[in-house]
Amino acid sequence: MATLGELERAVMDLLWEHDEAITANALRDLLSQRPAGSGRDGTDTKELAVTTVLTVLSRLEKKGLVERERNIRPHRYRAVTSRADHTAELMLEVLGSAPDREAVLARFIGTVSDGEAATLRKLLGRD
Amino acid sequence: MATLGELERAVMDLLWEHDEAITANALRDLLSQRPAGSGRDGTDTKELAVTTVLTVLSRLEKKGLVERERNIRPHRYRAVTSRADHTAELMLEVLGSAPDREAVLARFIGTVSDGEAATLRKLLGRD
DNA sequence: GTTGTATTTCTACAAGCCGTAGAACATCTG
DNA sequence: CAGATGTTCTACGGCTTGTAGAAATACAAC
Repeated sequence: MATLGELERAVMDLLWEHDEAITANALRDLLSQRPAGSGRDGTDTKELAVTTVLTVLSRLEKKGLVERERNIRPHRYRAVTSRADHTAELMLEVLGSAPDREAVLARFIGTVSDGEAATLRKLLGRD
Repeated sequence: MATLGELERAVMDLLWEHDEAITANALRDLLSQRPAGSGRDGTDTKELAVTTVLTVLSRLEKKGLVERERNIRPHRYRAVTSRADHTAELMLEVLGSAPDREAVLARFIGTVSDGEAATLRKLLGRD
């Protein structure tokens, strides 16, 4: 229940960037304005069908990542949680109930940048 | 390139528990001795075919998670990295190149247990 | 070296997920 | 009510995973 497809992720990214709930049409437009593939040049506008976007949104809704306003006519969609929350949740899910959580955390910490390590220290408080 | 299936994960778990490289047959036996489904009772021994285990091992090898000794006849398989390393890597992958890494870390830290927070402080050094 | 047996690789298929979208249905606006 | 606009149903192709039989390969003993 964790991994998203490429398009699903693209949609979530857009929703996360938008505070206000937006329509499927608006999303389709935004999607067409971004480099879909990993290609270098940015002229790569795919122009998806609106139904495609709607399908993806429905699936994301079923997954609990998106909710929509059904009262107004062109439904408006928004992300349920912030990206930071979502990502943190995913990380916890990965860390999971491993019997060696501390070992994992050790490896993890060892890879974080210095600046971030400092941030972490601050967040943890010096006890 | 990150998520494993249920059987794949079961195999990896066994390999991670074993320091020594083991054969597909041994793995099949070990697999049959564990509660496959989430069912309550433990009498749930599925008894897989060896070819099934071999297929899974090949796929895991292709994914770079497993390597095998080909010189001896019943090939022996072992995990390439420790579970802790693997998990930490996954966590980093999830954290990824988010533009809000620090925010994510903040949420993450907020959810870790007190004991683990202490461990983290220790790991980070009190600078 | 020929035969038999253990092992590995090939090939295959069903189920599920994701990208993609047309067809059909529903809902406003006049 | 008719037309336009928006939403849901249905569908399909591709890819991954669980599952395993068939075919090829390697080794042991004669």
